[in-house]
Amino acid sequence: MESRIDRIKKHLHSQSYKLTPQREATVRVLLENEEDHLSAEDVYLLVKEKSPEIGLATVYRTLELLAELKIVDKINFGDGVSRFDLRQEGAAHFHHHLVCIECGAVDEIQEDLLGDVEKIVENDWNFKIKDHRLTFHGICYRCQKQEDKEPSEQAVNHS
Amino acid sequence: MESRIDRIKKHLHSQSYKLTPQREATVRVLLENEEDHLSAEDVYLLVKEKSPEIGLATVYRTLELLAELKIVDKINFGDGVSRFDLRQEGAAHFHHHLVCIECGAVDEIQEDLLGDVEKIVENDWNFKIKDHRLTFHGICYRCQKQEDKEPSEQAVNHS
DNA sequence: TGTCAAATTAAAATTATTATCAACCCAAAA
DNA sequence: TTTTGGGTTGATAATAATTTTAATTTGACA
Repeated sequence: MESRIDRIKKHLHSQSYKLTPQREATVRVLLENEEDHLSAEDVYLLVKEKSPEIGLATVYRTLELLAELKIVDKINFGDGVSRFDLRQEGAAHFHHHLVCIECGAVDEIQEDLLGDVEKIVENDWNFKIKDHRLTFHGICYRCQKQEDKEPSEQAVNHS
Repeated sequence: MESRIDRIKKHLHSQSYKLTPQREATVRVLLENEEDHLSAEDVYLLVKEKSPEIGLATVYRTLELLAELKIVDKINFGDGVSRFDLRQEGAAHFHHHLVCIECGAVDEIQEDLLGDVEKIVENDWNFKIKDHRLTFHGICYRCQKQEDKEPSEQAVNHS
């Protein structure tokens, strides 16, 4: 954990940015919530618990900076807010997402499923791929389980 | 062309919505610009040319309605505006996009490249896929051609 | 023709994000 | 030590996209 902070610190220094207390607090929140896909607002509220004097603008600036340095990924699921993910260290590729249209949960897929697809695109469309975003919208395993229990609202009402 | 409008009209009626003149004008703009990925603002300006009395809010509402009925797709490339695409009729799946990071152009891929990937996701993650979004970010063939011409800013200066 | 729900408009409100700017911190120079 | 200057910060204003509101209009049908 500390070592990751250290590496991020070096990464910042290499571009002559500093790891200020505010930036460190922000990074720590991201580290502690690596599973989630936090919005800027979410991050702000969590940082505020530890460092109540921090400003919203600073969180936005920090997230923007971290995204520029490729320390975090800025993602958009079309729900009106940008979300931020710590990059897996050494991950060459963006991970994929499963967005549940029932409950809104967002799960991640780390595997790179697009190797073959990318080859096709680069060859057939003559497009030099730098990054990709793949998101599936559907029903997650949790909601599917629930649907088994209560097959439909109408059927519940049996005496 | 007219037949597509007719089918959309029926589609609306089937959900007891009407194809009002404003809605029709909006759909026509989308039909006439099927290649592009227009933002709500773009659509508004184009509709206004033909029907100057239309309101921006109406265009938003119409696009929202069309998206709900799956007549158009609402996409977000992370540039701060939602974009709207007529659905290819009968297309089971959302098409894919190539976003050029040099010039910003957005090209489409109609082929469904994800058949195999979807099978893997449905089986391994137990996720019932309803839709998907796949976007590649990279350099389009046009910008690659240009890079050949001027290989780099430094190398130009040979005497 | 009169009625009533649906649809429309302009304006106001909301939401997420960015810009502005004075104050601050800290290290290097004088 | 004092000064200087660049980067950073926090409060707040500004902006941009979108949504909601409230009043008005439209149009299908009794």
